[in-house]
Amino acid sequence: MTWSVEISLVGAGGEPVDLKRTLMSHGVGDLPPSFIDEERPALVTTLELAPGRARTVTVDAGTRGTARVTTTGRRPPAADAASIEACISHILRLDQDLSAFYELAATDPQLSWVLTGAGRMTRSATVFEDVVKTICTTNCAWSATVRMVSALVAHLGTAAPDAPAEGPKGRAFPTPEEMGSEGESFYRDVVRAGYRGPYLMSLAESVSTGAIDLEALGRATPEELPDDELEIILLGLPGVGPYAAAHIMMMLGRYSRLILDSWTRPTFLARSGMKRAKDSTIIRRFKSYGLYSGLAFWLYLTESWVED
DNA sequence: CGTCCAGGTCTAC
DNA sequence: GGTAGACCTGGACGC
Repeated sequence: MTWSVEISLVGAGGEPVDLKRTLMSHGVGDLPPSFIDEERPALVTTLELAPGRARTVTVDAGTRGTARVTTTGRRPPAADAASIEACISHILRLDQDLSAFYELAATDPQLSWVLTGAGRMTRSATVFEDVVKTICTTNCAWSATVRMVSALVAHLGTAAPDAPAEGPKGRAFPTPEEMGSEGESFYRDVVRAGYRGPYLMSLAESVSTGAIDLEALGRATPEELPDDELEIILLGLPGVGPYAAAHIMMMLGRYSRLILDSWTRPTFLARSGMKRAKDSTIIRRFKSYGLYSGLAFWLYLTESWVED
């Protein structure tokens, strides 16, 4: 028994949305509790709709330019169905208007390809989840990131009715309260987060007690909270430096910063054919994109992730 | 087996 | 304000 709903794949400015490009917009979209099937393409994720009540949903291509959201098992109550639809729209970032960015990209031969619907970066259900995941990408191989996030979800996440007994599948991302109630040994011995353990603990505690309101950062408009001020707040979070702040800002739809790290720097050189380039040189190349500089940079690097 | 380092950050100069 | 060194982990290397 399944229930499904179709969501129109149109951006807030009426621009097209390429579902495959969106699902494969960046690697963090494929960390538990989300799983990407590139071939189909499809996204499977588990959402906590209310405290203690989770549901696993699949998102794939629907009819006539829509995304189909499907969940198996008992038909969700109306409130849950609405919540599922809202969560997926949020994750796919359908509320964002990218038309201004597309106008800029249209004049750039190396980026004009994005106009068919690329550039929508998926985000997690909450800002907290994006921050935790980003901290787990710092100073380690991708395999370690997967291991740490998987452990958090597997051990703390609320299970959907169809969840396997073990592992990260079928479980929602843990809440700040769930993560905040764990101690040092959990982060050291179970998550094996190393020196990141205290960062994650401290972050979860601050968010669960209300000392920090990360979700408000996600809601704030650029007028209310300019990128410069947002960056300062993010840099104040434990374990968040320049790379992590830029990454989190991309997840928040703030594209003024370039993600400069050990993957993007060499990838830029390979793509541009340059032998070497200082960060300032790379920043200058994308300066004309203004508040969309970071998005332009990211798309320049990831064009080959999806074959047309 | 030791060294290096991966989608860096923090602290101490 | 800029820069060295330390830092958990674990997989990839060189010896």
